[in-house]
Amino acid sequence: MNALPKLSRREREVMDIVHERGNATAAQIQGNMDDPPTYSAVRSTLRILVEKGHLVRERDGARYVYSPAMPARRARRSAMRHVLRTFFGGSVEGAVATLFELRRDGLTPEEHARITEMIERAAKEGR
Amino acid sequence: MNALPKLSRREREVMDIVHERGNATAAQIQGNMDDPPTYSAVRSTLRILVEKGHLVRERDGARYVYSPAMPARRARRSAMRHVLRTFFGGSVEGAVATLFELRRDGLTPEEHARITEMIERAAKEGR
DNA sequence: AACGAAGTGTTGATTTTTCAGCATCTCTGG
DNA sequence: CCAGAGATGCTGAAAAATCAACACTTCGTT
Repeated sequence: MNALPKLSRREREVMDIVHERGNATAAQIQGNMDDPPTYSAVRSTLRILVEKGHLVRERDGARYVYSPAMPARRARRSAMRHVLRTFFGGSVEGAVATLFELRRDGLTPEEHARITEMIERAAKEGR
Repeated sequence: MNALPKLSRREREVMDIVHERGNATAAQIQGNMDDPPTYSAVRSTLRILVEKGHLVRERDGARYVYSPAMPARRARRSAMRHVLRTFFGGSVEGAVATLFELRRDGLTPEEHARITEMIERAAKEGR
């Protein structure tokens, strides 16, 4: 069905920035890049990403604002599924453990409550 | 400190395969690639990855077995941190929610128990 | 020991990516 | 209105990645 072309290095970097921000202008993207090339080069990459169907753009006055072509929810799931497979052998438990490790300050009571509730629900559905 | 060169498309594909399997020979990697090039081309990519310091290789009889240069735990954390930032705005809660969604069969009672315990501990440490 | 299968080292051509320059267009303020 | 700051479209050169070919080595088998 949807077989979008794979991303090159710079293209992936740009996509990550746009995903993180939700949307971005060429200048903002350049500002967030690692060892950024010229403005012109950034726009060139952007144009290719639109051609390939990974980004959509919308005029905003004189300029364009770029956003992911794929809905955020779908992109999140896809990215998470990938790391789950690649780095955790599909183990949800292992993935959750690592998520907690990353938060070395621990969870706030509110987070704790909400996550606990999610777990309960997941457990119920699992039976 | 450690500034390894960024990965190209094929290089990333190979790294993902090696991470998923833990280690792999050139032939195994080729077997898991999408639209794989010749065996020769695969080995070429492998050589570059070793040069760049992303993979290490070890002789096993007549051939080499490749594994990630970075310890698995560190690689897992790094990968998870990246998706957490990029796709979840740093929200552990959001990430956990998506993990559960991916498991549409729900959790086994054992998983439920272990994850609940992790949550409790994380909450305690967070006070 | 010698043959074949499987693997390796190396090299260079092809393709893709990356990048910058320049002419043109668009908004904004005086 | 019109000047200039900020964007854009387009193009082609430079750099990197991708790939395959070929000669050589290693291992197991007979």
